[in-house]
Amino acid sequence: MRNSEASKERILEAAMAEFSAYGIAGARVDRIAKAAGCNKNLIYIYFESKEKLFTTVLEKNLVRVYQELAFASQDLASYAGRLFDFAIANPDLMRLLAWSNLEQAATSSNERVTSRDAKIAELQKAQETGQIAETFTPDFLLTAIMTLATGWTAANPFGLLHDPQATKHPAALRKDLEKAVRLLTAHTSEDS
Amino acid sequence: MRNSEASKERILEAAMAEFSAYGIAGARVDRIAKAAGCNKNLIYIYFESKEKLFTTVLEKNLVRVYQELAFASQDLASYAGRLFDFAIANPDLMRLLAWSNLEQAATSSNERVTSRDAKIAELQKAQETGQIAETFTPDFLLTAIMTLATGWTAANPFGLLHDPQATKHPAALRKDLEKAVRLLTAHTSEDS
DNA sequence: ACAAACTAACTATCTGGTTAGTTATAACCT
DNA sequence: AGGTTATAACTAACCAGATAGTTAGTTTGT
Repeated sequence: MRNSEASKERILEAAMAEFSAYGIAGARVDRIAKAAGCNKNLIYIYFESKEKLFTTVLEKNLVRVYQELAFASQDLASYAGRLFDFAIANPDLMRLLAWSNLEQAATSSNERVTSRDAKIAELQKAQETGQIAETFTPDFLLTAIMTLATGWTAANPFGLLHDPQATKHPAALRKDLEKAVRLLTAHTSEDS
Repeated sequence: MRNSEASKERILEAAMAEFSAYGIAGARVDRIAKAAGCNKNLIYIYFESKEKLFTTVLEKNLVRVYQELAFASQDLASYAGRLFDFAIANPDLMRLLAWSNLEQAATSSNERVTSRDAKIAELQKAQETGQIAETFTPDFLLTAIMTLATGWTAANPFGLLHDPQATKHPAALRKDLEKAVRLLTAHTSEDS
């Protein structure tokens, strides 16, 4: 047989590039087919519609995040650092996330909500056991850490607000990021 | 005359709503015309093209940010708080910014770059005079503050990562945000 | 009468999705 | 081994609706 799995894979790769560059509305199925070196109809046979192809690409790549990045409430600085590295290493995925957020407002997959709830619970526990300070609510902490760690990607609403060269030498940024997270989670003299 | 200025205004308002909802590629000129209650051709007479209409809408609304939000390197916590309030009060503009960032990668207006450079310079000076700590580079501080302050808007790449109800009672978030900025800029015991 | 403000109808092109058909491969039969 | 067949993999050509942008003309105030 003329390998169908390989074809699917090529389509998914081409779709990733296309969607990350143009979003759902801006993506062109013809362009994806051409880049994948296959007939457009194959896309519809394998993935049903443009929108479903998008969510397939997103889910597939999002799995990697959950697998590669274990949340660690006892060492949030390291988690933030790893998330930062991942974001810098995968700008396409960050763009995909941003597109999804803007274009698929309604769709908030159960998986993501569950994952969020678990993180919040972990943070709460870490605060109760004194591993991290109670300076901030778990809710604030989570969003703060996530946005800080991904603030240097294309997903930043202010775009290239940051020095475009900054991400070429990410080591310094990462150090500062970890320092910042440590500050936000450290016990202070005012603590009871 | 049948007021042309008012028509332009109505078009700009309708365009704001349309672009913020669907982005450039997803926006429909017909829909904008209908919402503005005018003929589609008027849009092309007044604004030349869909893309130019978008940038016009963006620039017009961005001016408000620069006018209403004076950067204050000597009180960054307050600046962050005001930026947060503004972002919460103007979700459409935040979305517009996000779209612009994704869809117009190349276009980075001089105004924005200049404004950034000015802020960096101010931060540097504030550090030299000891107004804020030198714990972080001005570059890191600026991006950190901007992303933190806008992390609870639709512009967040992780979408409704945060509790959807959180932004309904923003006062608590704002307090935490200001506290966080104070932590990041405060002199610590380790300082020389 | 004149020009600015506005409109209805049109067009060329694009685009997601479909149809109808072809080619390669493996299993089966003799 | 050679021929037959079923089917999975793939393709070229097509279509209907949508869409940015245009044209040619009408209304309205002065």
